Amino acid sequence: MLISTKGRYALRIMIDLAEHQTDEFISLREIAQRQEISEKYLESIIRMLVKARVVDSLRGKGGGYRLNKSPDQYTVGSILQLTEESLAPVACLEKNAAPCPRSGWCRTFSLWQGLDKVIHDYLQSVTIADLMEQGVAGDDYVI
Amino acid sequence: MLISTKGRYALRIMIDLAEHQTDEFISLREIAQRQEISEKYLESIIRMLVKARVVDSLRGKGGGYRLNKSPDQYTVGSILQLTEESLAPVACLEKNAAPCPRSGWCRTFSLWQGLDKVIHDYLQSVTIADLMEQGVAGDDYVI
DNA sequence: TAAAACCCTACTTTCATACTAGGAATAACT
DNA sequence: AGTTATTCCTAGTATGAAAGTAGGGTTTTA
Repeated sequence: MLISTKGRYALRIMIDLAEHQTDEFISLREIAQRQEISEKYLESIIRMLVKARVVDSLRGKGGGYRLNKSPDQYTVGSILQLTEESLAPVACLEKNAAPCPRSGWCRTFSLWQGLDKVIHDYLQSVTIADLMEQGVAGDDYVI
Repeated sequence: MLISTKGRYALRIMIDLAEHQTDEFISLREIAQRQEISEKYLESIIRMLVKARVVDSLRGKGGGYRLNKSPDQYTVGSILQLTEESLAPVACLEKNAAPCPRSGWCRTFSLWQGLDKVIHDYLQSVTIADLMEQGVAGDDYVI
């Protein structure tokens, strides 16, 4: 499985924030209830989003989260990179991959590089704003 | 990780068979030694290839395996499909996936469908013959 | 008779995933 | 100042899949 629940939930958080955007901050409890996901689990996920400054947060009463850019400024790929350990399709393409002794005569390395590229390019081509328009009744599910 | 060792090893078997093709059958021991992979593990993998009739096998002395089509007739995708449990990037796209209660209003379903498609299209666009030309010294790793 | 594919069961080790639990710090409101 | 609602932080648990390893036995063919 290339995309874990963390990544998928992170996207749902972003979409939820985008769809319920006002001047106010939105509490995690609210998001968790709407999305029907454990608040505690979401907490660990949204923290990554805060840390990377893709959402703003405010502590204390009346606190919560909110986007700091418009939804079309966030690509899906940029969000998934924050939560996924790695989006690499094979181990040898991971960030801290041990140098493969077979590189140099490996017949499949460029295959995986190419696969990695089409995946990244696709994920970078879709924004949160694109996702907001999806999934309503009668929709044809075409991007 | 989208692609497991099973899938990667299956490709290496196919490439090995393609590169050492004669009229004779090639024994598993030979492949395992060249590829430096456990014979026992390869056995379980190549059995899937035989079962799907992408390679021919012959038992007994002088037996082994050999391709039954030319290398450009095998796409990478067709091989990986045999060994990978699933190439779906998310659980809801797997073959026997439980029907998702969120489908219908899910904002991300078409995203995953699109991702699935670019992955499959890419893997179907590369053949074993393409891989044979890769990875030699001085190569630029460009497909 | 030897070498090979074929078939089966069971076990281990390691790792990531998917959470859960409990508390500390902070900010608004009364 | 106190209460409450919230984020922030650290730690732990449970499960399952991946990646093999081990060791047999059966069948086929030169």
